Amino acid sequence: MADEKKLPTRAQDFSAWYNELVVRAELADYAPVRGCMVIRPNGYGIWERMQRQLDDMFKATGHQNAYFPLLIPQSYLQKEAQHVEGFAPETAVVTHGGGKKLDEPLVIRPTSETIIYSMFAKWVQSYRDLPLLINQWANVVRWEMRTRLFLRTLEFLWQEGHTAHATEAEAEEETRRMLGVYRDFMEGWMAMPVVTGRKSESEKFAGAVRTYSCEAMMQDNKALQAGTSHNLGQNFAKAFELTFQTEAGELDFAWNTSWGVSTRMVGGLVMTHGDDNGLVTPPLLAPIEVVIVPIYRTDEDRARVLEAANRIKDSLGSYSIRSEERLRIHIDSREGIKPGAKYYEWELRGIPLRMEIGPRDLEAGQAVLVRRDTKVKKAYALETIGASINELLVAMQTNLLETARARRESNSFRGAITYDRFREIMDGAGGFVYAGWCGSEDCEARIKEETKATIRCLPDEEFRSAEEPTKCLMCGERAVAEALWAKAY
RNA sequence: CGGGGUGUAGCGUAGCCCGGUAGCGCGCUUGCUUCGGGAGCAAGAGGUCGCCGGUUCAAAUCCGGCCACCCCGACCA
Repeated sequence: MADEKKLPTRAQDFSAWYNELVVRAELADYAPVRGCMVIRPNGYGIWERMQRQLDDMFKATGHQNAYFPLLIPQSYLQKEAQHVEGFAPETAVVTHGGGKKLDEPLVIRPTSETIIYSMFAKWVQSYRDLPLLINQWANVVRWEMRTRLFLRTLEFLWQEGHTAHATEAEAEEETRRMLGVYRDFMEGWMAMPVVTGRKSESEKFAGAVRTYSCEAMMQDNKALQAGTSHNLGQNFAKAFELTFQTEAGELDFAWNTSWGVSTRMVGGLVMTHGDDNGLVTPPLLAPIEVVIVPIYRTDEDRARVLEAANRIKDSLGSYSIRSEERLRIHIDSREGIKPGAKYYEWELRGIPLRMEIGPRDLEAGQAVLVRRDTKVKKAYALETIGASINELLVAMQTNLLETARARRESNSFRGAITYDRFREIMDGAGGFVYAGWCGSEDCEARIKEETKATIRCLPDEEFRSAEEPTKCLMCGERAVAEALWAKAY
C-alpha cells in the first residue's frame, strides 16, 4: 500500500510518470469531453505567473492586448491557400445557431490570423498607422487525434501576437525579437534551456514565409517545441487586402508576423525539472515559494510552534526571489496529518523550499530548510533565515537551468556522424543530433520514416557545431545547412 | 480510420473460463491513541457490475448489438 503512493519512475515509463504526476500533483484533469483539459488551481497558478510575466515582457516591447472573436467565418480561413490546407483538417465547425442551419458555417479558431488581419485591414490606411503591435490571450481549438495533458489537447490556452509592419526588414526583426523574448522567458523564468532556430519548409507554419522556434529537451531526450514565431511576409496582407500608403505615396501590402506560446509550456516545465518524487517548480514560477510544516506533540508545543511559525511568516515578506513581490509562504497547519505525509505531498507539488519547525528548533533558535531540487536538508539560525531563504531560492533557480542545460548537452551529438550511428542513437536513448542536411525534402522524409526523428530546426549560429558538417546525413551529398534532429512531442 | 485492450463504490482492482449472498486496498465519516519522512486500532457510510436486448428457475459471469474510454500507428503547438 505504501507502493501505491509512489509515482512510476522516469526510467521505468516516462509517459506513465508524466501522466500520473500531472494528475496527482493536481495540475490538470481530462474533462468529460474527449481530449479537453481542466486546469486545476495548482496548474493554473503556475500558468498565471507565466502569463503575467510574458504579458509584462510584451508590454515592454511595445505590444498592446486586444481580443478577437472565437468564431470565424469559414470563408476567411479559405482566403490563404497554404493556411487553409494546414488547418482545415483540424478545425471544429459550428453549423447551427439558434436552432437553424447557418448559411455559412463558422469555424472555431484554430489560430486567429484570418480574423485579425481582416480587422487590421480596416484599421490601417497609412504608414503612420504602422507598426501595429497586438497580442491576445485566448483559447483555440484544434481537433487532434491523440491528446496528452498540456502537450496536446483539443482546446488550449495561449497567447498569440500579431503585428503589421511597413517593411520586410522590420517584420523580420520583430519575428526574431519575439523569439528572443520567448527564449529569455523560458531560460530566465522556467529554467528551461532552448535551442532557437528556423523551421524547415515542411515544418513551418501554414501560411508563413519563415518560422522560428524554441526547442527544449525533455528528460526522455525528446524535443518539445515550446514556442514559435512566424514571419508571414505579405501572404495574409494580400489575402485580406491589408494595404497602406507608403511615405512615398504608393500603395503597398503590409508585412505581418505572428508568434505564440501556450499552456504546453506547463507540460515542458514538468518534463524538464520533475523527478521521481514529483514536480520541481522553479522559484520564480512557484505559486508558493516556501511551505512551513510545524511539528509538535503536545497541545502546549502546538501553540508555541504555530505562534512561532506565524511570527516567522510575517517577518519574511521581503525575501521573495522577486524583490517586488512579497514572499509567497504558506503554513501547513492541517490537523491529523503527520509531518512525514505533508513532506511527501509538498514534494509532489514541487514547492521549492520546505521549512520544518518543531520544539527542538525553537530551543536552538533555528529552523530546518529543505531544498526541493537537491533535497539538501540543513538547519539555519532564525535571526537570519530570511536571507538564507532568499539565497536558497536564487541558487535553486540557477541550479535548475544549469542542470537542465548540462543534461541537454550530454545528450547532444555534433560533428561528423554516420547515418548508422544516427539510427543507433534514435533507436536507443535518443537525443539532439546536429548533422548536415542537403536541403532535400526527400532526405528529410526518409529519415523521419526510418527513425521517427524530425528536423526540429536549422539552429542559430551559437548552437551549431564548431566545424559545420559538410555532408548530408542521409545521402552524403554536399550539406547546405546544419539541422537539429530529434524525436519530438 | 487500421491493430490491440478495458469498462465492477470517489480512485485502483478481484470475481468472468466453470452462472447461485459483489469482495479487497486506498480514500471518506466517527471515536481514542498518535505526530522530527507516507500513523495504529475500533466502528461505519458508500454499488442501476458501461447501455440495450436475448438464453436461464437464476446473469457481473453465457450470447447478440450498441456506447465510452485507454494503448500502438496515421495527424499535430
